Amino acid sequence: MDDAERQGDESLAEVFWSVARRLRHMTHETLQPIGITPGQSRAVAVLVRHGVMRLSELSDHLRIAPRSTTEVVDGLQERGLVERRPDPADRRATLVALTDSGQATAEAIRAARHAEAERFFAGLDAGDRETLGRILRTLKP
Amino acid sequence: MDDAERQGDESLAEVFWSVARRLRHMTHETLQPIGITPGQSRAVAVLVRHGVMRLSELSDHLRIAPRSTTEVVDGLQERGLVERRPDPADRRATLVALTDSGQATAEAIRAARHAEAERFFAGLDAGDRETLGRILRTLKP
DNA sequence: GATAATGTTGAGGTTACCTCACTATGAGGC
DNA sequence: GCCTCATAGTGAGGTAACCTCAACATTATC
Repeated sequence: MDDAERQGDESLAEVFWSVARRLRHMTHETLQPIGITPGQSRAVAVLVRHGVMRLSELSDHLRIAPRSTTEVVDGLQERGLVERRPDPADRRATLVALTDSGQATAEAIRAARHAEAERFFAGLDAGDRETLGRILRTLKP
Repeated sequence: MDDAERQGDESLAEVFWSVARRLRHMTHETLQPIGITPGQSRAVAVLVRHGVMRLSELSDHLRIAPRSTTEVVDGLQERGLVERRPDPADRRATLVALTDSGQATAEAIRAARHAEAERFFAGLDAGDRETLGRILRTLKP
């Protein structure tokens, strides 16, 4: 590989991080008015998609330590968006479930994120979005 | 926009974050043996590219608050990679310059990151890399 | 029934940022 | 020349989102 290509690789990672930074800021601002953090939002998304589950299961989906999931769930519970229930099948475990308010908030998040994605990817035509998706999926483990 | 496209947009952001996560972990591991954090590495890269500069200028390049830059520079200085000098033109200002050891470390970082990028983007052919770069640059502010 | 594994959480730590207030210095108006 | 205002860096202190490690209750295994 020559210098130009090497430079290319490095700036590929660099430009990736620029985009990530912009997307992160945008997401933060999108979620601010809803009163939820990005981490909490991710948890809500998992619960919407997969329904009631154990806290540890939620950890796996979020790919964070169980202890950290406890904190995320604490935050959501304080806001009344989820409730903890004992797991009837295993008294060590705690089930996490969206409340009605949580379901409503999930819908609000979905709409806000949709609008956000629309704004964020506005510069890309359908073909580019498709291509970006394909390439990123290749890079995903 | 219909449901399928909406889904597409959301998972575009999602898959983006999956890739970001993987790249972040990889970068962390790459820099670990060199004994430098990703933030410090970014600062070194800026100094290599643009040479001696004021701390506040470095802030601008890194897009973090001046106070945070102080911390990054502190870390680099502790490791002997940069030195602070008074700015002869303005006694309020501090210039940040790479030391010889800093230059050497910069080269080590460059090589390590190059190898990392090579591994990370290994699944992409030249055309895809090119395309990814173009699309990401479109999404960059 | 003893021992090991699992699910959750308290305690406390880390990282990478932030804001605010302070000091020293510089720059412009009078 | 002085006075006011702006700017450069940093100390103090804070936050968000993670982490590990140990404790506890409970379940599984032998």
